Amino acid sequence: MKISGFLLNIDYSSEDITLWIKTKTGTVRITDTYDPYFYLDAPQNVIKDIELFKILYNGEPIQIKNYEKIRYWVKGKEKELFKIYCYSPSHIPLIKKALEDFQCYEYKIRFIQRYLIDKQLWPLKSYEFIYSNKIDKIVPIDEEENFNILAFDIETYNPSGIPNEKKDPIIMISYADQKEAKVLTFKKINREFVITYTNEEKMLESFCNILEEKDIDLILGYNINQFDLPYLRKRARVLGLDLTLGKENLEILVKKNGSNTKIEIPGRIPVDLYPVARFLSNIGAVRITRFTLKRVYHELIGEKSETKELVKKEDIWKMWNNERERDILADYSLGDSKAVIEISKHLLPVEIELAKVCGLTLEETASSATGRLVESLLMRKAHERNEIIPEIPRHHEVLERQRNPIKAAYVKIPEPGIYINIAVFDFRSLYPSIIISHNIDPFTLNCDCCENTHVSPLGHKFCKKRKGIIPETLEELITKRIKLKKEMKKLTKDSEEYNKIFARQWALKILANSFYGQTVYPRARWYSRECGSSITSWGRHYILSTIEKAEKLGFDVLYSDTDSILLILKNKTKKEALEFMESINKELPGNMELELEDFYPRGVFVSKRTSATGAKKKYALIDEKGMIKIRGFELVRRDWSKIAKKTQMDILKAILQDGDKEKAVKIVKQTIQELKEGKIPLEDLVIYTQLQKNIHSYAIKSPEVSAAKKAIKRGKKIESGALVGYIITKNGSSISDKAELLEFAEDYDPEYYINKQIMPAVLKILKELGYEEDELKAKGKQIGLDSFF
DNA sequence: GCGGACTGCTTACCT
DNA sequence: ACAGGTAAGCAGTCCGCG
Repeated sequence: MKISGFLLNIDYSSEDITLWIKTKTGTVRITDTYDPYFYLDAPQNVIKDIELFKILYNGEPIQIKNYEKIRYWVKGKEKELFKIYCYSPSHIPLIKKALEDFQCYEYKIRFIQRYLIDKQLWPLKSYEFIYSNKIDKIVPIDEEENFNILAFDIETYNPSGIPNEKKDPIIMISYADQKEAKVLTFKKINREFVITYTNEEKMLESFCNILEEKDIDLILGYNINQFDLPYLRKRARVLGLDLTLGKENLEILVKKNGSNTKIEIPGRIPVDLYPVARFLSNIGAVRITRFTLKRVYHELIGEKSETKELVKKEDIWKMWNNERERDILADYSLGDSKAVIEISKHLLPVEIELAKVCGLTLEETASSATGRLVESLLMRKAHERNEIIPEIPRHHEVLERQRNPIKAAYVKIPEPGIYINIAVFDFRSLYPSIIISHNIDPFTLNCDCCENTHVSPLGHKFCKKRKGIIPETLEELITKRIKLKKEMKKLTKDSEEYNKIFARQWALKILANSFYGQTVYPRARWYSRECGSSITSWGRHYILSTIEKAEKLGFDVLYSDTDSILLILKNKTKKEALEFMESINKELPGNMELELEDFYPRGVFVSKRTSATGAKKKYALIDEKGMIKIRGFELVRRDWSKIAKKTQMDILKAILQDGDKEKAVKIVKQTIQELKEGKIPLEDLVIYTQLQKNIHSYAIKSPEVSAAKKAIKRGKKIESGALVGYIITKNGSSISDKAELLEFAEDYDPEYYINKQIMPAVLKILKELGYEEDELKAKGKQIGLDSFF
């Protein structure tokens, strides 16, 4: 038989591999079998014994199925190895253990990944599959993937705060796709988009049927891996229902491993946009500061979502019991599903392209960090190059690596002050270009084939003859990206084709920037202290020699961080600055390049609070179009109150845009006055801090921990990872004593907000304008610095 | 007994 | 569960001061 389509998802049970292939006419399931194997480095004469040996496991004899001799690359050297085939993946660790006198390789690779790598089968890419009772042939074809997507959201009855599946029903399920949006429920609701069923069971069954009728491929939601899907599963079990969210009436599987939940929906892919938003924000693909669905929607789409602030989570159960409010609850639920569809338009394309470049399924990609993505790509590449895939380090090895961190980038201390005429240059993709230019790879290190090698500033030597897997793969990604960027220029902005290619080049960029991480991440297969430290040492070398040359030419180098250099032009022209850049580029090796980032007419660098030196990683620049670029200041941090951040922003604008320091002082005076008069709403005074640990494992007392503990006593549930928003109230002695969550705060302490929020945020900038702290104090009484204003 | 200096714990930012 | 460099807040402790 023959079908063409793309691999949507793959799962494996006992011995069979199940492939879900999406074709033009629907999703088809094909099963395949496959012999697992590993590599053995052993002398010729042992193999006869191994061929015959049997080990007993639970009384069952286990033996190898077959073997062959192959030539393979092991740590940069070509060797003869045995490829040992087994009957079942579960036999591999047993046989490996019996062979512990010899070196084995690739014995701990997940079966599905092994299968996909060996078949050179890439999820989301199209193939023609020729198959009978197993797959006989896979031929790549040129077709684009496409998905039927649906977003959903559930509401639960919650009279005791957190819903409990044993007694609290799911009261609504909303969904939205490209065509329609509906709410399923089982009480009367006066909205045209609502479908009312006789009971909860019927509602759940109907939801499963809707997925099947619409032939959904991607099930989208927000925090569905942690809440909606597990709750649906648990609730169905309580009701004695099969929750057939999968294709062919197959049930959803919820697996707990450790603190993480793994969800499988046969034939479909659940995509939780919450971890996706966090991931893409972390690596700078989008900028999001807080991760509630509402905030993400607002920050990505730029307008308020349709969901109004009409529903408080803890009131959902009351609204369900009130006929008029139930209508509003339905609006709210529908709004959430629609919002998920909208944010998916921003987040999903990059994830899809990432999956296609790194060779993982979309499901895995959407729940993986960059480490896994690069690892997957390198594993595929290693197989293509007949090169051994390094092992995952064991626990003690990870600890050993962690104990011994690698020296990283250089940061120059800036002289605090307000500057004019600034030029900023940076090295384009510094670490990737160093890796490629110097062929840095664990297995090109200390080769025995070259005399003339790349020698790092630390003295490590890298081969000049055989290209390493890391530089080779990286170079391919970068070449592809350059090609795409050229194509992009020919297309009209925001056209469908343009957006697709834009997402593709972003995916390539994300991946390219993660290769350095693979050499220094203690859990990485391709970890190498020598490589990682060589990359950073070359980085320091290039930036420091650039600084030196700039100074020799008479530029003032104000600041530098890792790959950037900031010059004060003084009496020099822009042209001279560009000539300096050219002269640097002439001497750089390989594909390394220093680029102009921009010219800035004005900028502020501040001093550290604890010393007179300049603060690194904190500055503000204004470009020629009047756009302000801010790094590190309180106003970009979420753990400062809105009032402090807004005041800091306003005075920066007054100084950088208007050049008016009187105005800046006026703004501060005004804000302090309003704080004193109690005019500032509590919402503007909230300080958000994430609790990275469980509340009981803190060694210290701090405002966020103390506020959270008090809230827990009042019955609130706060888990590890929660973002708590607190207010410093008038009630208590220490700051921690005064801290209360926003919902429990009744007043605020103006002294705190003036002296500990506004003053530190603005003073460090105003100091650069001549407003000295000592000078302020000399003015007199010990009322605090605010008395000056 | 009080305030400044300093340390340890912790979070969030920059590249 | 990406690394390392960095700033900075709060709580607690040490130290000097008469």
